[in-house]
Amino acid sequence: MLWFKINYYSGIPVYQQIIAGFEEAVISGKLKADEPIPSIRELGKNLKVNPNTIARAYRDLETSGYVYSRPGIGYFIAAQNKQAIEEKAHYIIKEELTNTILTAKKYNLSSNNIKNIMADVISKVYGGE
Amino acid sequence: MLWFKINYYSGIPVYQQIIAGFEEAVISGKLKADEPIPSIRELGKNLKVNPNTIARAYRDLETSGYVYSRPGIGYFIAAQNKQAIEEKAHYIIKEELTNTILTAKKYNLSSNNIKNIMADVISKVYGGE
Amino acid sequence: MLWFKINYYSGIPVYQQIIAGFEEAVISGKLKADEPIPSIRELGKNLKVNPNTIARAYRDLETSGYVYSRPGIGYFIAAQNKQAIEEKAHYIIKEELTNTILTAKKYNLSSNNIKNIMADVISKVYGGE
Amino acid sequence: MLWFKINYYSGIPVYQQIIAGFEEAVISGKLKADEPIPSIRELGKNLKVNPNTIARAYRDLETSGYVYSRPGIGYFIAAQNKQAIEEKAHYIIKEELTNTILTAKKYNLSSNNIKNIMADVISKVYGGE
DNA sequence: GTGGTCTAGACCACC
DNA sequence: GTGGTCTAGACCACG
Repeated sequence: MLWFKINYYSGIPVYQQIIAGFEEAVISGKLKADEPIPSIRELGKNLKVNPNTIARAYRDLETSGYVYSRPGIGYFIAAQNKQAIEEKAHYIIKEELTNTILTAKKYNLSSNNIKNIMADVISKVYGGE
Repeated sequence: MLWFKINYYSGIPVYQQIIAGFEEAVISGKLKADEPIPSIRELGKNLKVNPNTIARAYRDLETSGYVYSRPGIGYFIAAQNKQAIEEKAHYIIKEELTNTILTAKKYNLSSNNIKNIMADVISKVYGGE
Repeated sequence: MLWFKINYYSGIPVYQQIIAGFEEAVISGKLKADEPIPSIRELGKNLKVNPNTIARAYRDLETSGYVYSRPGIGYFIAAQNKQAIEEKAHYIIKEELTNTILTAKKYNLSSNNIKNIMADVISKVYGGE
Repeated sequence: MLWFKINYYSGIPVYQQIIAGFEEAVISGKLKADEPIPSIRELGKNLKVNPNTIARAYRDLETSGYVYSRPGIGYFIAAQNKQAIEEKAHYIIKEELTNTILTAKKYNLSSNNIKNIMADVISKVYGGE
């Protein structure tokens, strides 16, 4: 079934959450090139989301090169340049980290304090690997 | 004068930028307890923003406990519980970091890779301090 | 239809009356979790009140956790923690009663006198239940 | 010194708090007929309140018959009808109690529940008398 | 002067 | 259609 969920309370627009779900699946390799993705109506029913919203997400995913459409058939995962993907992942994470560190600084946390939290988090997430 | 500016093109609502400006000033200690802040009309004129917008920002700051109002007199900085702020900050940062690291893992980034990005970001944000 | 009315001459701000109306409905269980409430424009038309005023009431209800919004869809009743509400109610009432009894004592009312007033009031408010 | 304090955070207008302070003192008998009360300027300095605010409070107290003024000399406590005072105290307490019980009912507290809280509060306030 | 409420009407993003 | 932001301008109570 689906590997992502919609959080209706987060304030993040639904179509963006859908986009993020597919981007992540493509970047992580969970979805491979030319693999079909759910039809607009099917996904809409599944996520309890208006089909218009799914359509918009798919359109955006198409223009950013993550999927392609075969009219009358459906949407499929587009082939990805491996290096480009890695760079993209690197970029996204760096952006998110920068934002977090900026908030931390705003809250007067010392860099050492942050490093400690970071080590803690990494060991939990990557623990025993 | 004012220590923050409004970016009218960032897409971030003006009232939120004002809130962020005061939050930071209170947390970092730039503004001290019981210190008066600019009147609604004055700040509105200063930032070229409608007084209603300033009023909303001040109201929100009041409900989150950063300022208090004395009708007919003005708004003032509320006393802060230092320890509570620190704990809250620690918690928020840990939450955000956890989310980022989880996405990083989904993107197949190694923990060493993340650590390098992190060191890079911290040195940029806290550089030369 | 609506279970509360606005008194435009009471001196109590309209948005607070709206808030009180929904708070009561949520706490008493008249409105259940995830149930939609009237749209801002609709309620505004219904109560002959400016949509901005309704919006403010809904926003306040959101920050205090009684409702949540799904932009583009509408506002919905938020799930409530029953026990937390009960404890909060107990605490609030006890506070208010303590204040009143303290003033009564200042006014040299005897405890028996207060008990009589109390019995009178309760029978009026809870009369026949 | 003064038997009441101004709470600047309560949202209750300062002049009303001053009025309440004097009303209470008169009703409880703390201040006797023809006793002088502080001058406007003196009380203003003492409470760190604008003299205009004190003046307004005194004016209101005068029209409601709690004090009288001797121009050029000052304000004095007016003689009170004992029975009228008792009735007034009774009335005020009944009003406050009614409000509290109404809130309690709004919060779905049973009348027995309220009675228990009440007994608790009374025993604490009037305990051992 | 100050804050607080309310109206009227505009524009935008989202569904 | 929905909510969300913002402006302009009015009126009131408080100090």
